[in-house]
Amino acid sequence: MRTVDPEKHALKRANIVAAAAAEFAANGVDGTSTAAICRRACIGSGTLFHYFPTKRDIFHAVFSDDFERSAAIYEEAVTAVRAEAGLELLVDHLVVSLADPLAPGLMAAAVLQAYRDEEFGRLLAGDEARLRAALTSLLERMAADGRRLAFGPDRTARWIQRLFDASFLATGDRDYDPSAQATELRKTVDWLTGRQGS
Amino acid sequence: MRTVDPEKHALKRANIVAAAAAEFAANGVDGTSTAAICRRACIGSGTLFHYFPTKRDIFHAVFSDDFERSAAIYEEAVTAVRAEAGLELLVDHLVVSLADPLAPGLMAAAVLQAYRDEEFGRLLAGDEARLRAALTSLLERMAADGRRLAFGPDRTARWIQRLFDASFLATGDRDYDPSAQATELRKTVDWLTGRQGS
DNA sequence: TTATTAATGGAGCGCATGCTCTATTTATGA
DNA sequence: TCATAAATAGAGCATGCGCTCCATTAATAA
Repeated sequence: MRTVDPEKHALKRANIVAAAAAEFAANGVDGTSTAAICRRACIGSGTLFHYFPTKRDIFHAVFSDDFERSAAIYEEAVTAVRAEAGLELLVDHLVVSLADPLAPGLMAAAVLQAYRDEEFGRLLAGDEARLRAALTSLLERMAADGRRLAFGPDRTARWIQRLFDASFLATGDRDYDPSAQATELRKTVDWLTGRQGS
Repeated sequence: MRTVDPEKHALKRANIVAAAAAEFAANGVDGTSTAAICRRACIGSGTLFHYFPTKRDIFHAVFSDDFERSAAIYEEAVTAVRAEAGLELLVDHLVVSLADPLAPGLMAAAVLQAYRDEEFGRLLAGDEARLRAALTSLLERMAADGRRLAFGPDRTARWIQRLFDASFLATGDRDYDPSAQATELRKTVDWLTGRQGS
C-alpha cells in the first residue's frame, strides 16, 4: 500500500496554481493553453490533469485559494474592538494586495469569466459580498459613533470596493506610482468615511 | 466597371463591428470565434474577411471607432469658455457611456488584449492620454481660478478616470443602480475638484 | 523485499479554430 | 444590354486545443 502525503500534494498543487495564475493574468482563460501551464510549472499534461479535472477548475482554484485567505481577514476586521481599527485592517489588506503584479490581468480575466461561468460568478460574488458586509458593518458602527459618511453605509462600502477595483486596474499602467496611489487612496477613503482633516 | 459605394460599405462594416462588439464583450477576444461573429451579423465567413483581414483587426475597429468619437468630445471640452462647463461635458459623456451594457465586458477584454497586443496597447493608451490631457488642462484652469483640488491637477485627473473605470466594471453587477451611481459619481468628482457644498 | 498505488510524462484523439479559396450573385459604368 | 468587379456564401485546410490513455517510475505499508 501507498498513501497520499497531503503536504506534498498541497505543495505541488500550489505550484500549479501559481503557474496557472501567471498565465491566466497574461492571457485570460481562453488565451491560456493547458500546455502553457504545464510548460511554466515544468510538468507534463498527465500530471496537470492528475491534480485538476479541467482547465476551468484550475482557474477556480486560483481565486478560491485567495478568497479563503481574504475571508479570514474580513472576519478578523469585523470583530475588532474599535471600528476604525477594523476598517484600517481591511484597507491595509487591500493596499497590500495592490502590490501583486498579476492583479489587473486576473481581475480582467475574472470579469469575463463571470459572464460565462455561473459557478465562478457565484464564487466572485461571494467574496465581494463578504467584503462589502464587513465594510458595511464597520461603517455602521462608525456612523453610530458620529462619523458623517459621504453616503449611506452600504453605498459607501460599495465605493470603497470600487476605488480598489479601479486601483487594481491602474497597477497595470506604465507610470504607476504605488506610494502616491496608496496615499491618495487612503485620503479618498478618509473623505468617504467622513474622517476629520481630509 | 463597378465602383465601391462608400456609404453602403461603411454601413455593412458598422453592422459587423456591432455584432463583434457584443461577442467580444460576452466572451473576450480568444473566447469569440469568427463563426460566432458571422452568425450574429448574419453573414458568411467570406464576407467577414472581405471587410477585415483578421479577427484582431475587428477588435481594434470596435475600439478605434469609439475613440474617434470620444476624441472629438475631448477637443470640444478643452475649448470650452468656462473650465467648469468643459469638465461637465466630459463627465456627462462618461456618464452616458456608462449606460452601454457592453462596457464592462469590453473593458475587461481590452485590459487583457493590451498585455499581448502592442498595437492595441498603444490605441488604448492613446485614448486614456487624450482624456487625461483634457481633464488636466481643465483642472489647471479651475485651480488657477481658485478651486482647491484634492490632489495636483494631473493626479486628480487620473482619479477621475479611475472612478469611471471602476464604475464601468460595476455596471456588470446584478444590483447595479444607474441613477444612484451617477449621483454619487458626480458628488465624488465634486469633492475631487474642490467644489463647494460637497 | 515485495505488493500496491500514487505520481508522472507524453503520444495522440477528436474537435473547433482562424482563415483561404472558389464559385456564384449582384450592382454599376459605358 | 453587356462587361466588369464588388459582394457574398460556404466548403475545406492546416493548426492548435483540451483532455485521455497508457506505460513507467517512485514511494510507502506490510
